[in-house]
Amino acid sequence: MAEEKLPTREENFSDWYNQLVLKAELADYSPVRGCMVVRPYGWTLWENIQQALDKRFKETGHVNAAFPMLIPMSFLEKEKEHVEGFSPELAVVTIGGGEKLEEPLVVRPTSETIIGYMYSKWVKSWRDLPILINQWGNVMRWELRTKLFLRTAEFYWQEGHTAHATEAEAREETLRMLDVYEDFAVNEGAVPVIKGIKSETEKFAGAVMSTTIEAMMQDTRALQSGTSHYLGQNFARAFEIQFTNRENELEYCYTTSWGLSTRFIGAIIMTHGDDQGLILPPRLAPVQVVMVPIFKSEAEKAAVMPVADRIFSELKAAGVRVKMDDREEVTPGFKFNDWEMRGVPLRMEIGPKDVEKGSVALARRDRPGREGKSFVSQENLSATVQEMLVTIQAALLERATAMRDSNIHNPKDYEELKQVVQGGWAFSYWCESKECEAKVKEDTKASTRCIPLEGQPEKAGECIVCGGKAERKVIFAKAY
RNA sequence: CGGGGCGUGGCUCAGACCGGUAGAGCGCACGGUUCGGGUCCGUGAGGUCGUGGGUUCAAAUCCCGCCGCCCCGACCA
Repeated sequence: MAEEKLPTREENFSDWYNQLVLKAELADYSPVRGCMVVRPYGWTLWENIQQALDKRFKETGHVNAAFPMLIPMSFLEKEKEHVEGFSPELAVVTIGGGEKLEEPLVVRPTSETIIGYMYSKWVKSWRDLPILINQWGNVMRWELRTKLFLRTAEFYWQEGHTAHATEAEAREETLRMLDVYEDFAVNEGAVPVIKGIKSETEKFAGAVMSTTIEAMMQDTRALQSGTSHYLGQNFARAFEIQFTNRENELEYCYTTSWGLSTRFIGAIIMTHGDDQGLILPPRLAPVQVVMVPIFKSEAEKAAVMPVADRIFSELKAAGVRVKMDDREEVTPGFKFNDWEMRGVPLRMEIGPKDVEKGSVALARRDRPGREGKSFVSQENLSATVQEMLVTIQAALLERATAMRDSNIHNPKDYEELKQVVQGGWAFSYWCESKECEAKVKEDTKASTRCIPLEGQPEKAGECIVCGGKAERKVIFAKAY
């Protein structure tokens, strides 16, 4: 049960986040350092995320499968950049059944290698392509500094892995899935994102090109919320994924991979939450409407409950995820705070006065206090509620978008950039050299987040760091 | 792995400097009261004081070792 207040976001954003996750009962710390226990409320949220994404994956022609969690160490070593990128954070199994293993097995940090190995067995002809497989699962990366949902040693995600006959098709797939992520983030999570390309230093280990959706949290730090990689022939060569083309020539495939993890829950929390607690977008919320019946006496209870039960059934039949909080050992006021902590988008109060007047009280979570409270008729209540959920969803997106847009700046020189990234994002010309990128990082702790795919100016400019020629603009920001 | 801090009922902490055998608030259980914004009262359960050693008649308290956790710096969805 939620008790006591959170620190405000202003006071300590990080502490606000940590306590919110615990008090909203999304997750808890596990006995193993860096791992987390996802509690039922958090997992239901994840299930809703899964459904929304999975539907989109199926619509774009993908199918699900499951690959093993243990991968021979030698597989990781087949792709040079891949192993260099991941070796510091691998968990390795060296004993099985009490015997030392001949070859150590790594707990998958991601599955390009094992899937690449399997694809090499399955692909023979151009007729076998493309392969469009997704996997829902967990992976492990031995993180040094962890934070619930944002960075944990074990996390849950989906990873899509596709193989194609041509570079063009694989590149198209990479961007198609990035679009899917954007659509999901914006329309389901009400999380506005910027699609873009990662710099060489920020890209996935083993990729030719990494793309990302970047979201701005309320403290203005950036959160990489989903990634889609074009892997070229790197993994195809490492695992000999070859096919015979129409001209009877042997060719390597072009592969992609793309993933979105439980980190997205962190994005939702830090995009929408307020000082009262979590605010969930209606489309993903485990509970969309919580009903709080109000009565003093047995007589009032007898008058209120049948009406409340009837409304509950109506909403449920209409497909609304509704919860009746009929606990009698806590006061309504306590319940209000409790469900606000958990982020339920809409609260319905129903008491003796409402029964008398044929009304109910609705309180919007996104507008605290009197401002968000309204009294509506019990007539057509399902429709009223559904409309309000749509309104709340839209309002959350609008508010988050406005917040983000007002914190993206176009600094005129390097001095201003240094200022700007302390509390916002800088959208600036960059020559794409590692040196300039590193200088910004050293001076400000801000990194390049992505080169946006949209909103680029038509003509080239001068790098904000060195003044050299810059074809495109990049976002510099502090990141999670 | 470097710098700092902390380990005492489920949680937050007091007790330690000055050794004498453990307390508060919250939570939990039970009873009553209250209920349209975190009701109030009563009763009760619950602790090898992180761990191992040392000093002492006596250690939560003093000394030494170890373990664990948190925060700040180098890597990351």
